Amino acid sequence: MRQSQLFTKARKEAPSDEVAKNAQLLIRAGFIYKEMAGVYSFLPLGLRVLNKVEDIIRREMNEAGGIEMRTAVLQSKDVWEKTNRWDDEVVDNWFKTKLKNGGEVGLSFTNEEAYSNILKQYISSYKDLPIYPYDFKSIFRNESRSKSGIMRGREFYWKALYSFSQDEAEHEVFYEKMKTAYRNIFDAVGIGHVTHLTFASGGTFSKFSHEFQTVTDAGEDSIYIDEKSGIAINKEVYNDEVIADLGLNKESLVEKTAVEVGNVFSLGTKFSAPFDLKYKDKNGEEKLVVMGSYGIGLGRLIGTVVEVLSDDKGIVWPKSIAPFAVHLVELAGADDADIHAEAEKLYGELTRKGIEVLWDDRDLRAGEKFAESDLMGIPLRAVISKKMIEEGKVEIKIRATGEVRIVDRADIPSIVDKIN
RNA sequence: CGGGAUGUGGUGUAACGGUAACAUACGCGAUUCGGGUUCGCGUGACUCCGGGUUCGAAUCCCGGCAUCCCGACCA
Repeated sequence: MRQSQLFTKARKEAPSDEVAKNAQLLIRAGFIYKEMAGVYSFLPLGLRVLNKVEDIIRREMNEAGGIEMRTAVLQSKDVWEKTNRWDDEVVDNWFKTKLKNGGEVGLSFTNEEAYSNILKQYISSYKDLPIYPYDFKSIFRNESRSKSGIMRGREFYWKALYSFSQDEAEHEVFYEKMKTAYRNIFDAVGIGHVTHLTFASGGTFSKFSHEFQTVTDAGEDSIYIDEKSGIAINKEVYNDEVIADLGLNKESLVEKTAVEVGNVFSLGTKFSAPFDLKYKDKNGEEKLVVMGSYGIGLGRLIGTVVEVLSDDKGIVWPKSIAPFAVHLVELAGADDADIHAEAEKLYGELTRKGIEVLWDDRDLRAGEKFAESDLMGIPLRAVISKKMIEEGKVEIKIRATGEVRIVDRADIPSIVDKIN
């Protein structure tokens, strides 16, 4: 894409109402736009990142047996009354509104009810199980206080998968599979090294749930990390008994601030019971379906990547979720037609090889272009200038390391391949 | 939901109760051209909204709204 067509522009200064680093950088670089507290629109650059994160998650969900669908945002009152979660006394973060005919609807703040209600129509036999439907969806929560930029919003986009299994044993197998899938996802988006499998409170049906907690000051949770194994315990369940249970040593646990980027949760029959979600087993006996839930907030995940990987010059994207792989910067004045032509040629070559290139074809000074490029965080910068044309070379710079090299243009694709 | 702070051009800031200023961005011209050049000219703000005090309010008072921070809450 030509940068001259991109309507967003980098800003030197962040809006005064943003304190969180993730929001400051993402707004300055033109990835997101703040609509109101806790609500952000995704601009062209931001959407490209969001789509890539979505693709990574989708790949892992499908690999684990997930099947994608999409539940409705508008939810009717009766469905939620079955689990007693319609009443504002019980759930206070609903966004609710009325239909013309007077009926009440709510904007979904989670998906357990929707899935249980739908699946009741389709599950009747043990032969129908297990199934693992999931969706990507905008979720609405009327938080009394949103904070930390895009880390905790009132409207956010998430992936939620629900597992429907015959029994605990079958559930366990998938639960473990999801942990692996989550591990893969966080590795893929570049925060695996600071993301810890964390034991957290499990609710009614299991002793623990598992969270994936990424260490960053921008987080709101406290966790105790066992540095040897990388396993952590959420402060909410941290006590001597739990430590012993998990075979950990109190002395080797370190307290850190972290953000929950994903969780896996055993629900047991908490939702299948109120919906009477049952199946007939081989003996013709009716049994309640055993459920689990598995969520990842994509905006929070992106914000976390920014918090963890950015430096004093701006964002540093891992290639897997960068809006573009290459930032092609031409240093040409208005009358340097040859430089522009040379850049266009390289743009074509790379694009034809399937490499995503943002081509800065604007007539600006070098310093400004470089500063904006650093701020945007595209993994590889390639510079075409008079000097480079004379040498028949291209200068490249790796955003993450700052490494600069002069290379042959033909070498660029293989260099792009090797970047993380 | 409790507590605190703050609302001024698109953005970031200034202005004792007395003509709303500067930077940046934007437009035009010149200059410059590998790390946010330099200079000139210009456009752009009923100072969040509504009341009040005052000869006079961006400034003081009251109410509302919004934003941020701390706490509570957080399938």
